[in-house]
Amino acid sequence: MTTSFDPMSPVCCVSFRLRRAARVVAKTYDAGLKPVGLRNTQFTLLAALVMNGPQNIGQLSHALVTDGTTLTRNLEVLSKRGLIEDARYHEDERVRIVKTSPQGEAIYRQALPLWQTTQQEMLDVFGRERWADLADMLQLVETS
Amino acid sequence: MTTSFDPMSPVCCVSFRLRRAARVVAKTYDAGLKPVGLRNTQFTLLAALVMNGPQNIGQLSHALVTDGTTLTRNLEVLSKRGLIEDARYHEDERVRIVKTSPQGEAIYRQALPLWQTTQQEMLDVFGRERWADLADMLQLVETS
DNA sequence: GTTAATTATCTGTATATGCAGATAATAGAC
DNA sequence: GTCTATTATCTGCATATACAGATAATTAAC
Repeated sequence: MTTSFDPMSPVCCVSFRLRRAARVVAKTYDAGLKPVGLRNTQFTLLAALVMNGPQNIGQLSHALVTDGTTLTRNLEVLSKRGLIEDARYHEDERVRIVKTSPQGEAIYRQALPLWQTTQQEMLDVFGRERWADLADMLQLVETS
Repeated sequence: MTTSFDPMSPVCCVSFRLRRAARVVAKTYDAGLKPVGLRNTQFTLLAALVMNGPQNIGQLSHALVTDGTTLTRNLEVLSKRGLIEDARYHEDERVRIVKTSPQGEAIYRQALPLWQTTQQEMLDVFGRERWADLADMLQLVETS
């Protein structure tokens, strides 16, 4: 039996396939980050703050393409663990600026090589060339 | 400034990119399915039951590559809405078999054209050829 | 300068997701 | 036949996700 590719079958739903791949791959990264107790989502958020400096919710939301309300709660998780903190300033009282704490930066330094190992392995197996192609297509599909 | 593609930067985390794309695309499908009040995840689950018939959690888990505990709760949502029901049988008392209810099939029939419209549009914009390629790569990355 | 429109964030609510560990039922070892 | 190992599912817990609507602060309109 040859299972032909029928793009109009729900099995080929673009959303389903993307979510499924994301689920599977996320577990690999979560496993790699386990020693520092970070999930891939948390690592991403921390990395965004470390690499781009203190930011407000809107900037993070734009950078990570994540709903602001989601960020409020995801940041709360990191905040409770003391990895980030507020950096208030007094130009616009509505704006909340968050930044990594010293502990947050320390954890990030520990997490980075763990993440690198997983990313490296992933790219080695999957292929760097292919990843460049896949990344391009993911970018494209986001705008379709 | 040319932003060169650095695959070892956290911005290029395979997990992050997949989740981001999945988030964005999911919203498109959710919008398309809004008239019947189904989310893309729920549509996928319902479709799996309609197309493959009554199944137990383990079979669904394998087919959708989703943790069994996740399915228990996702099925609960559909069950509360009366779209699926249990189809107990008495060979192995541990096994729970679920199937679509008449209402579930009715909703599915209403949802299918809505999903098809979104899928069609997605493929038209993104390109059918490219989707075949992307689907292949997503499959591959799941096994990397 | 007060009122209205806009903007940034948060809260309430609901779903999606999976790990650890519990429970119950079946199969295997002897 | 009993005891043990395995298997299928569920519960407790925690996080990820976003829509609708609330709140508070700023800006625009007049």
